[in-house]
Amino acid sequence: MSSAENIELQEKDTDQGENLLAKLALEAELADYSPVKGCMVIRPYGYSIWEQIQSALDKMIKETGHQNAYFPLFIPESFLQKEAEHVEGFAPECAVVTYAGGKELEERLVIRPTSETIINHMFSKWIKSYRDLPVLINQWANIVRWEMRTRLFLRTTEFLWQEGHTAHATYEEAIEETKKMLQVYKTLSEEYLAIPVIDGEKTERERFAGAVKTYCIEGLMKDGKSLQMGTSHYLGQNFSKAFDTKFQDQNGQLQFVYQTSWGVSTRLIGSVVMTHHDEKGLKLPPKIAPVQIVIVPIYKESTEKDIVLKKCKEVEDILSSDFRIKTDSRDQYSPGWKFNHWELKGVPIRINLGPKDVSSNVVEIVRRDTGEKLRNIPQEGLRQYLLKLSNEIQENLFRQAKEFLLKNTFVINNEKEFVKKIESGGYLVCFWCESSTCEENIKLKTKATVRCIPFKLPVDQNQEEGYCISCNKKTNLKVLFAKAY
RNA sequence: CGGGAAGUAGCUCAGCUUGGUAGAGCGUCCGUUUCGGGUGCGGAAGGCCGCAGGUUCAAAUCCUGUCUUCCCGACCA
Repeated sequence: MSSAENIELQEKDTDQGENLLAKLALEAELADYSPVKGCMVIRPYGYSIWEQIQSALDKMIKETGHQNAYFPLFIPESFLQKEAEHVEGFAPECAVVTYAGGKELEERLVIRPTSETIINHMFSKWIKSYRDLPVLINQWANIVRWEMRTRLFLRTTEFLWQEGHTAHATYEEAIEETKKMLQVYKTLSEEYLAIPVIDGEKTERERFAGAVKTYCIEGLMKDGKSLQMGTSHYLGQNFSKAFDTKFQDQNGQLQFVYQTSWGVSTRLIGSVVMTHHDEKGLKLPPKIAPVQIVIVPIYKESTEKDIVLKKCKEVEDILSSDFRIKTDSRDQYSPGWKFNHWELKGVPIRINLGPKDVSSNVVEIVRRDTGEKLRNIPQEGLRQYLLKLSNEIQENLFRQAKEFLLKNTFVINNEKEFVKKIESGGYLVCFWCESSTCEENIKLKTKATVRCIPFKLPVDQNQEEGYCISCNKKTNLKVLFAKAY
């Protein structure tokens, strides 16, 4: 990290929103490009964010009764072809291994673009009776989708994710599971990532290939585009029929299981960057920040240095059981340089500690979210003070993002207004007649698509009935349009 | 996958039109000075000019291919 780079970032920031995610991710050392198209290396700082997200979500997944397992990377090509819509949806973006062990393979192996097929294959072996149900499984894995156009974190060729796969005896139970896990994702996003989301159902056009229903959470990024942050699919019996995943019910009848699948990916890291940043760099929510507090020692001569560093160590020791904390005692950088460095990296709280503070038993605290300097904070009770402050920062980031979401959500009643408004981004609440043709027409004109049919509208729109934004047909369906990633 | 732009020192870029010993600023290293918002000064190191071919006495420079990145489009979640 150099000053030249950083100044560069700030200059380009103003006029080049489009490129911001890549710039921030590279500058803050979250990731780097690999030699292979569309692939990225997740660097330690970025991976640590992923680990924070993982550990929070993994806990929630287990609390809702699921167990982790691991299924193989390679899937026999024939498996993909068993479910008609699934093949059609995924075939073009599959990477296939045709040659291994020095010869052409008898059966080609697909590198998983998702694991429904292989998991169903195994479920068929394991599920015999209603007593075996439900099966509630999750796996943390990498997957590969050969995308034409890639983008750091948001759409990479290979990415890390979690995919839950469950099998149930009834429709009701499977639907409940689908919705429950979507709710888990909403909680993860809002309480940990500090990103408000709209939860709802996908239209037919946007649905997962092979699903009966797809539910999603959508977040509004700072550039006004919507990002799908998680999906939860009700698969019905599509896969169980294709893979013959059957169980014997209480009455001795053979039935196909009802299934769900749900996932979030390293895309979430992208969503955090695209939601929480300013001209200085990232603003990481404390709950997922790899470093929550950084201490910057300030000193002149070596006698001062000893005293100050000793105090830093003392403060760090007091706080280390409650915070991920780090003292930046590197001698080759000035305090000013370190201030900028850690701001770029998005560390939520910084403690400046110099000789003046040592002598009067105080510290200076700087909030990353507001930039506010809190001077002369007594060392006594610092732990409590920072716990409170940390929560406040977490909440404030969410509040700001929520305000942004609401400020950029508009109720729109006619197409002319729609076309004009969508230019500047944001969500448009509109009536829609549910025809794919109208959805397509809007997309051709504006690039915007139906992000979801929200469970609950983010803004008030009390009109029960209205007219389709595209064809003017009378309808009572209200949806959320936006340009999306 | 189609159209456009780019790839030269760790970073940002100049040099290419008109072929002839590889450049700058920042960073890095050494010394010194400084340290509460990217210190100042002096010195030094650092480059298969993305990769592979071709043309030429000679290629960063011209030609062909290829890889990667960015933008626009198509595709996709």
